[in-house]
Amino acid sequence: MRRPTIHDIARRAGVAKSTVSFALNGQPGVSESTRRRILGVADELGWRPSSVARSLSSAQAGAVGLVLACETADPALMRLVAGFESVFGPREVGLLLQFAPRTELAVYHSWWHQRRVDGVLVVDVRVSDPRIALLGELGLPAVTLGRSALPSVSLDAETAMRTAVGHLARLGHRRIARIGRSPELVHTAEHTAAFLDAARAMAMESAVCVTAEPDAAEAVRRLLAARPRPTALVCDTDVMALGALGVAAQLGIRVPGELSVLAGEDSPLCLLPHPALTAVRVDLHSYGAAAAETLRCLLAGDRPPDRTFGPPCLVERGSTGPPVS
Amino acid sequence: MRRPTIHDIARRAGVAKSTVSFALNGQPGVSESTRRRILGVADELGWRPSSVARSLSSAQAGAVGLVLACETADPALMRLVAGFESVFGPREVGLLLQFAPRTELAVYHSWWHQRRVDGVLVVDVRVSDPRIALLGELGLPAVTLGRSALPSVSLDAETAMRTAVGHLARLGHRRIARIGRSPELVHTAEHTAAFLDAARAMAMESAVCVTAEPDAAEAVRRLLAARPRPTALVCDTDVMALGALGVAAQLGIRVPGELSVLAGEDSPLCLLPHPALTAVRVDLHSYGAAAAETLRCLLAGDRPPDRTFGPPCLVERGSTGPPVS
DNA sequence: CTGAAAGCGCTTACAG
DNA sequence: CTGAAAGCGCTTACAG
Repeated sequence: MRRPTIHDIARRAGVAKSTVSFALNGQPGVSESTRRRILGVADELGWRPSSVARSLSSAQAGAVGLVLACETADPALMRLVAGFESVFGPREVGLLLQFAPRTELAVYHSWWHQRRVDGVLVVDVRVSDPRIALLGELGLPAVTLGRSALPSVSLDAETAMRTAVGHLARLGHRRIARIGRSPELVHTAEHTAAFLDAARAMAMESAVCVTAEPDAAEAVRRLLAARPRPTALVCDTDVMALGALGVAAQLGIRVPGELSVLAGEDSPLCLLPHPALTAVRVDLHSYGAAAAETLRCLLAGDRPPDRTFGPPCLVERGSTGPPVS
Repeated sequence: MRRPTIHDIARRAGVAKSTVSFALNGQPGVSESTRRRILGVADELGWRPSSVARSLSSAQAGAVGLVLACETADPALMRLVAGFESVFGPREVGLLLQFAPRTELAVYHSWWHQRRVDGVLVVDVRVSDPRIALLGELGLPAVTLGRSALPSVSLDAETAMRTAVGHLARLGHRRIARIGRSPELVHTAEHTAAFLDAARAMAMESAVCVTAEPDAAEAVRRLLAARPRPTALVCDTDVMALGALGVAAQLGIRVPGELSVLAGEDSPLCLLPHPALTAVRVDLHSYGAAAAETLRCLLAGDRPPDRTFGPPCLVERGSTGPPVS
């Protein structure tokens, strides 16, 4: 099959290539009748623009990129990516994915030089993140998921943690803990602060935060070895919550009687265990879509305002309940 | 920052653009000394080829594509994708991802017309799969994960099921069951047949197969309501195994005493529950890499032989044990 | 071994 | 409203 070009259309319609281009792109300066004729021929020939030719002359890649740290086996990412795609896919903007072994900066450089993407989405923003500065220098449009110096969309940590801690307080918990991802992440920093604030506001007796890295199960085990031990555990991700359930089972600690467990995303994983996981729901698909939408604005030339996505809401299931003593 | 082009290099090195192009691409017909001089200038200027310009003249997109069904929230996919990327990323071949709402065919058409990708990887091959025929017609190079009329890399269902059933037989199980994905998938069909073969070979008293769709938990519940009920359950995916554990807990069925559960991929999820999941390990990252490698051959002009990936191996943990009666 | 030229399929000023 | 022409940054025959 040979792919038709605007040259074929022009010849067939008896006009110049430029006229075809104008007509196809909805530019003014073509009479309604010729436009219609051209569109008809294009349709008849099954013409579709060559993305590379268009990119070369318009200096637009027609694609956006996402660089992932190699280790990221996080199932949550898939839903985020699906969210990005729900915005760009229908617009025929390609989504380029690259896993980078501690060389994310090199990928951005490479993409910029190769003119591969028009912009990028940045996940897992760190408190001190060299990617932010580089993207600024390169002038590569970017939107970060999590607050940064670049345009961003972030989660409402305050509401999320107030919701979680409030739920536990109402159930009667007084000693609570939270397990989060790396403390270097902006996400973790914000949620930890919000968790401690909420715990203070609700006069918790104790509220401690630990990191799940490098070993979440070990962290939970340490947490549950404390005396008196916390009666509730707020988990950053659903996978961590699943792991906490496993550790509790291993130690013979009953959920929710002796330990309440709260999950952090509410993916389908929450429904798998028994008891099913209560979660503070963050719709990662929509969150991804919101970020993609922001990048789209940026690429269109607007300076989009920083947005807060949310608010999260509580989905009550079996893994939380009043503490029994 | 302005990006340097071969024109800049040519001027600076005092040669023609074509000479620069030849030198940069390692083509013969350039003296060693000029080549070195040109490479030096290119380096000095920080030149990188424009992927779109190169694509336009070479008629190569420099990218491969993957279309995913919209519903695919399967965490396993992320590792497969990482495997693809481990082959293409280092070669600066982009990986284009698109989620399609029951219109995967349209995406292939669109990509072909737009010359967006040089080839595609196809996952979740169905027994009767219209994508295979379309890709053939378009002449879009493709490799399928799972046997098809196109070049493919597939899993060793026989060994996997012999390993799983053999393990259970050795433990003393006589009534076993298997839960798999949609029966329309080649993967499911092959594994179901292999499971039944292995069960016959090991003289199992009963061996039944059910589908996890649309509701895996419900399917497991039905399976466990049978009298006499199976004493072991072989699960296609880790998520299903996690779900099976949850259902068992809900019904008060002890694992592994009253029910052994085998997982199907051995992702990190297997380590979360207690007891941890015994699994027939399939390294999805390597599987993805093998498929990507095959596509690379295909794009290089070879006709790669169909490959079987594997063999899978057993990773024994706590979720399987002798049946107690 | 090297250079001038055409071409990939579009877009976009610039003249008519 | 329409057309002829240059240009995007490369590759690749084709002459010297």
